[in-house]
Amino acid sequence: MTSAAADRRRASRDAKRAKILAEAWELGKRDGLAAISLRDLGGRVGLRQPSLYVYFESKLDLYDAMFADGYRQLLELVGRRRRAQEPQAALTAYVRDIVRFCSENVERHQLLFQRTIPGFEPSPDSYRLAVEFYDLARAHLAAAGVTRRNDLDLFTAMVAGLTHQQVANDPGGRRWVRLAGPTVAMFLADVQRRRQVSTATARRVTT
Amino acid sequence: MTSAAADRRRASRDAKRAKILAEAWELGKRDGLAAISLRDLGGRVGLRQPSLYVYFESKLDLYDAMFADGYRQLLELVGRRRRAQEPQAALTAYVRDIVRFCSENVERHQLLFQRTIPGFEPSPDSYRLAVEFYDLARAHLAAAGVTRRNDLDLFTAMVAGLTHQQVANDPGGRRWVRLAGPTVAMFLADVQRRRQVSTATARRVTT
DNA sequence: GTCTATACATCGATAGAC
DNA sequence: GTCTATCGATGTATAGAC
Repeated sequence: MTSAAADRRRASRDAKRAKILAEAWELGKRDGLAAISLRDLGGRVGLRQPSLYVYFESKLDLYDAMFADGYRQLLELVGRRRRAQEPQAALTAYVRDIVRFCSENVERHQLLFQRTIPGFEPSPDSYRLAVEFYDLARAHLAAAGVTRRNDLDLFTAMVAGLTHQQVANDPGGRRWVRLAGPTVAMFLADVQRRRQVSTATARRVTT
Repeated sequence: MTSAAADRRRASRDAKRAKILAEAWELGKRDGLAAISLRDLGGRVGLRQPSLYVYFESKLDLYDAMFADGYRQLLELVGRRRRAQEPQAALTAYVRDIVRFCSENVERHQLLFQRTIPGFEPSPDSYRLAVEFYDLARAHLAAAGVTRRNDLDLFTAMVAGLTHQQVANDPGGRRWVRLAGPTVAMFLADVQRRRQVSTATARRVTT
């Protein structure tokens, strides 16, 4: 039932949607995400403001599409890595990629990781991409032997903190990007140390 | 020249300002900070919208007053601690206080630590309070023997990360609050370990 | 200090013509 | 799909009565 004409129509529509999203990110970087104006946005893609409603149901729907778009870019970035690395190196690269991505795309960071647009909540479809992203972290950690919930929580907090400080105090720079390696090393050493302590205790008990 | 009448007038004015600020926080918690409407706010304090301009020069000026108000509350909270503690315990209490404060006051967290209100920038006077707050962290760290910039950066990132995750994933809860102790312990152990390594190296070199 | 009234600009959103 | 026209809500600001 999908004729060639329908395919063309959909492709054209998707291309226009992509163009609108790209311009929306530009506007968000320039004026702040919450300050995006649909009239501005329309003007940038050669449309009047009401015509945008052909491509997005509402402004919140636009934010939702941007949310999904941002996570797709992030997943593409961290998924590009070779997998045949040792766990600590892979984990470090993962963290560095994220912090760098957020440093270079503060507007993406705001939408993806801060929840500051009044009324915006990602749709289930978009949220699935966010979950996929967190699952990647869990996989990296499992490969490094880290599986306890408190350790996962501590790790995600450290990644969130590095990105937050980078974005807030040195946007576009590398001041906290450079701390990815030392941070991961500190974290894995701590997990290791605690494992040895509990093993030693168990040994003492069973001996 | 400050007559008793002038004192009364100023006191009344300050009280009204405080009331407006309190209601503004309420509105921010309910609708999001950026969605505060001056007409709503006026209604909550028994005033029409234009009358608010008697107390604040503009909406951004209101945000600025909220920014200062939030930091004063935070400084009051972390300053309430007894000082005669050992450094690690003091540092842990400091971190726990901050994460808990943000967990219970997500709108304060948004204004104080995320910079997401388009066009808002704290005035020099208000910013001074933020600096005072960071200086407190520096003092706690110095007492624990931590003074290198990278270590300060790592520490602030961890505090920011714990608060961020707490606010984003368990607002009002304690899931990341409970990690304050283990986090500080991990951090100080890491600093200590690195100090020993460099000391050992220096000894090797000089021997 | 507080009010009413009003102006102006901006915004998201909708109706309906083409 | 794209447009014009329009709506209601918003923030900003001012004038002027009480």
